[in-house]
Amino acid sequence: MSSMPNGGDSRKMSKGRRSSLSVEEGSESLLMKGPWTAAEDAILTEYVRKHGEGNWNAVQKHSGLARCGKSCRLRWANHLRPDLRKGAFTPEEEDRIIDLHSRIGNKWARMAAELPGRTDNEIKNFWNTRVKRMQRADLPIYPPHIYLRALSDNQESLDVGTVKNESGQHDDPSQTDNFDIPDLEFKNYKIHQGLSYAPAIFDIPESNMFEQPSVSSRSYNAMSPMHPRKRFREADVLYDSSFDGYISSAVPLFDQHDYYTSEKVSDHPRFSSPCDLILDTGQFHCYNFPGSHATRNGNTSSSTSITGAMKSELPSLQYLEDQQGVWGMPTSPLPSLESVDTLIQSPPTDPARSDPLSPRSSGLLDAIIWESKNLKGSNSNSLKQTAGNCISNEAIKSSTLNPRMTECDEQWELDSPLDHGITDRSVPQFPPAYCSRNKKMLSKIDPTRPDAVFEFGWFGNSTEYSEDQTVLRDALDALLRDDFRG
DNA sequence: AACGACTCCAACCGCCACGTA
DNA sequence: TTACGTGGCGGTTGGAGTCGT
Repeated sequence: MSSMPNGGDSRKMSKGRRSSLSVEEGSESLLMKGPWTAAEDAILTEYVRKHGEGNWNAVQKHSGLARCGKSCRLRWANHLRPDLRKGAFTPEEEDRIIDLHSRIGNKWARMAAELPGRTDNEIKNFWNTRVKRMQRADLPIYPPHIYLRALSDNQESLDVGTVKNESGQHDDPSQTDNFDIPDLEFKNYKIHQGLSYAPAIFDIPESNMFEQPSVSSRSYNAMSPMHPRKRFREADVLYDSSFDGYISSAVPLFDQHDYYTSEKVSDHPRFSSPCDLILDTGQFHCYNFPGSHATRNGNTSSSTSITGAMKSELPSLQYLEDQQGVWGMPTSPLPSLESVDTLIQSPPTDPARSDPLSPRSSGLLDAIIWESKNLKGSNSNSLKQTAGNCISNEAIKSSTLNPRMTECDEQWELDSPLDHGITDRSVPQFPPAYCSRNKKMLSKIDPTRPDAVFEFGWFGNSTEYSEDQTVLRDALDALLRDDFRG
């Protein structure tokens, strides 16, 4: 494993978490805590051999092992299971983890199911280590081809989603169990696919929405070492098994494995600051982390504000409760934290803006409209038209998205200096109400996610989306080509 | 050699979903 | 319907090893 060039494996075999065992009062007897001993392992192994997995609380009773059921299960699952693969992750496994994380986020168990012999804990540790390392190096968490893929996926989802919507049928009626999508919502979805947040909507994989189990369930059946009783939480749907296909095609001349090691990345003279590559385009704010001084003064040494963002580590296709509607619809364009700070420091005076965070008052529309204006520098008339269209549409109203533009917001928009021209478009601006209502949410979103650019809602309104996305795609492609072929 | 920063990862914790009485 | 037990999951902690100064 690139993150453990040497020494790591030999070390982990002998040490425990605690230097000494602790004892805790249990309900019936003393329960041990801390590292497991070989004797305990033997007892547990023998117990499972005789009785099988499950009923972990009975282990203590029947075997005399002074461990709680949870601890037994964990020990078995992470260390004693015979089908475990020990040792470092292979480059292929690392690729897989990165790809999976870009798609499903911190679903470690799900990832483990895709990586036979690997445990969620291993994967989690690998990822956390990787994130730390990349943060420290001021590098993006995901390699460029992941961003490109996210871009590509969004475009494909948009196209496919349109076709599917028009058909209005699920491929397989039996697959609607988990995602029973009402026709009404379906229509709303179609109606608004052309709005500025369409990319974010389509960020939800169509396979997730319409043919969710068809691929993933087969995949799990075939590959998953997961215990039969192991269940996935709802909406934890792995929607795409196309990993093998895209990775080699997105950035064909880029050594993806090399990228994953910070050492090698650091050695790459032209990839030392991915942020810089894109920052100047005004389209893609930055790979950099919020709060990093790099975005402010070019000093890449600090990333003191990363923690909050990275803790969220939201999956690209899963959204905070307060930013999603009934479909898990992402409703949150993401401004840079700097811009949020700016706005927070100038809180709106309208009491209505102090609404608590709510899916029904996300203020997304405000942001979308504002953002659209910001991006295109369009005049206020077109914006007001967009706002009017959105607000008047019953479909929007009927969805939980239901963005509300307060009178104050509208006024603010009309009065906004942006109406008089924007000179610094590297810092997205958002309406006060949006920022006020979504302060918490904004602080949680992880802009380092490859498709955060879509959650941002970088693209303008319906007619602008395709054009802007093409521009961004071309720009990214050109930049990457220059950088990694050059 | 001493020290601190960093890395790795086993284990714990709290929350949640599900099954069942 | 409710309460409870169980197991699964993701986040976090902190000990031990490694590395650099």
